Amino acid sequence: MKIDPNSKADLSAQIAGAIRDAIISGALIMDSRLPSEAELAENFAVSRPTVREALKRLAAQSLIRTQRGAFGGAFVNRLSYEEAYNHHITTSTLLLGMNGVSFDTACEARFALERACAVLSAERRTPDHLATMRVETLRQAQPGLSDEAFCASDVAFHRALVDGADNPVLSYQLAGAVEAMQPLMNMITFTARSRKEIVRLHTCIADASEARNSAAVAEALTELETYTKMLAQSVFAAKAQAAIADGVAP
Amino acid sequence: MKIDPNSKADLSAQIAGAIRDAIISGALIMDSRLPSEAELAENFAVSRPTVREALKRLAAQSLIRTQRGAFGGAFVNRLSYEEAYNHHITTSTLLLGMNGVSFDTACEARFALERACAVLSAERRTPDHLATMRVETLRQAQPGLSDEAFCASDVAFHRALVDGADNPVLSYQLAGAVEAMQPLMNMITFTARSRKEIVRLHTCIADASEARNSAAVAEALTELETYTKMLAQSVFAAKAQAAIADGVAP
DNA sequence: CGATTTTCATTTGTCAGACATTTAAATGTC
DNA sequence: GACATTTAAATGTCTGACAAATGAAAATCG
Repeated sequence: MKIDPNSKADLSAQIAGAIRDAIISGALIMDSRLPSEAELAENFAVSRPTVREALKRLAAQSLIRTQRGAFGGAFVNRLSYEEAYNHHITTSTLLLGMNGVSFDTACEARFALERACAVLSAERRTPDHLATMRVETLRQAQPGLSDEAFCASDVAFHRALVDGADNPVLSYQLAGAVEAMQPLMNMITFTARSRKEIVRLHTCIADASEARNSAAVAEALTELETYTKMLAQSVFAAKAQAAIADGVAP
Repeated sequence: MKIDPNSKADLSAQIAGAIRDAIISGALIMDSRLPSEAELAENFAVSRPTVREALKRLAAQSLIRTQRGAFGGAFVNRLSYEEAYNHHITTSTLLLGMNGVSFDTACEARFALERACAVLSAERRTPDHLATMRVETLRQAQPGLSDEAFCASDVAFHRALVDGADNPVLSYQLAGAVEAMQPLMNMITFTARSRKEIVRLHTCIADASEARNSAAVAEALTELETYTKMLAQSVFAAKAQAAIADGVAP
């Protein structure tokens, strides 16, 4: 594990890269302990703070975990699905938020991916997954529900659908697509009428899942996609109208 | 922006979390400059090295970029698709490598997601996308190609298919699924016969895309999935056989 | 002898202060 | 006005130190 003394990049970045490569390539086994900070500093011929900055970079990516005390140190971390979800969601949310991705584009991607799960989910979903979909659909029909709670329940519903495919890799990939849509979805105010239509479509999906009819699930998802896009468009149009009424710079 | 003095977590992790939340929530605008390290240290009542560790954590997630010199500092970074790809691929690769994900599970997820793009890609692909698919298919038919080059060309082919959907969010999501499969795919030795079959299916896909026949694209992808799984199974079986022949512990 | 407590070395977490390096703006010069 | 120089501000890096945690080994006690 060496670093290039001629590189212009920060030493801490170089060191982090060297260790990261060693982990990804498999040279460093899972749960194995890295040398102590003092040893690393000596090996790389840098000071301890520089090594620490490198280790923090790796910790931020959940590549290592650190433990204090004697026989503590930095250990190669087993990346859990949970951690991977969170990284994926954070990255996806930022990507959508910072790159002016249109609602339609994000929506289209999300439902396209979700339809990919429909076939597997209809086939493999357990009674538990179906029950969750039913419960969340009922919750969404409650009149007093806040917009945030409605959105959260919506996520839970679709999460159950995706998890029904019984493929953790698929669930992981979808988590980013579905959860990252949340901030965009939260911009929509759900009227009683639109909620009713969404509940109707969720019921369709649950019914189709119960009948293990994957084509019907996919069809209902497409309908939901169309409806969601339309809803967003009318909400944004109304906001634009209001902005004009208030003057362009309110 | 405050930190909890009672928390057990590292100060640098707390500070990184506080700034991260501010960025995600939108309180810190893109390209805006954070206070200098010295100011942050004073604000959070910690030392500069601690602040630096926090900033390195954020830099590792591409949330900020730093610039040296007068009027330099840490700036809220615009997360590019490129950076997001790389994070996603790294995370996905590690997740697959460290959690004993079976080849079949990863393969299933990958092709399910890819089929999700098939409809859009068949509809929207440009002549360029089609040309790339053709070129890569031809390359794969060359006899002298190494296994690595064959795999790389395979990725390029599927990348063109996915990009044909003309939805950057979809491309981003798929990048993780397709590229993360690379290490698993590299474990397979592609014989002349299996390459021929893959080239045949790729030709099918390109033909179907040329005819804008999305159903045929999806069907060919399913066939390719089945064939890939079978191929992997036979390769793994052969390796297991060889291991037994050499004695269990070689 | 066994169980418990104490000590202790090791390692990370944090701090303070210093110097080197980079960078762009401000200033001076022709 | 164009170009060279100075300068201030910021990050990058180093040194040295102490605090806190932690598990192992040693010491103590029943």
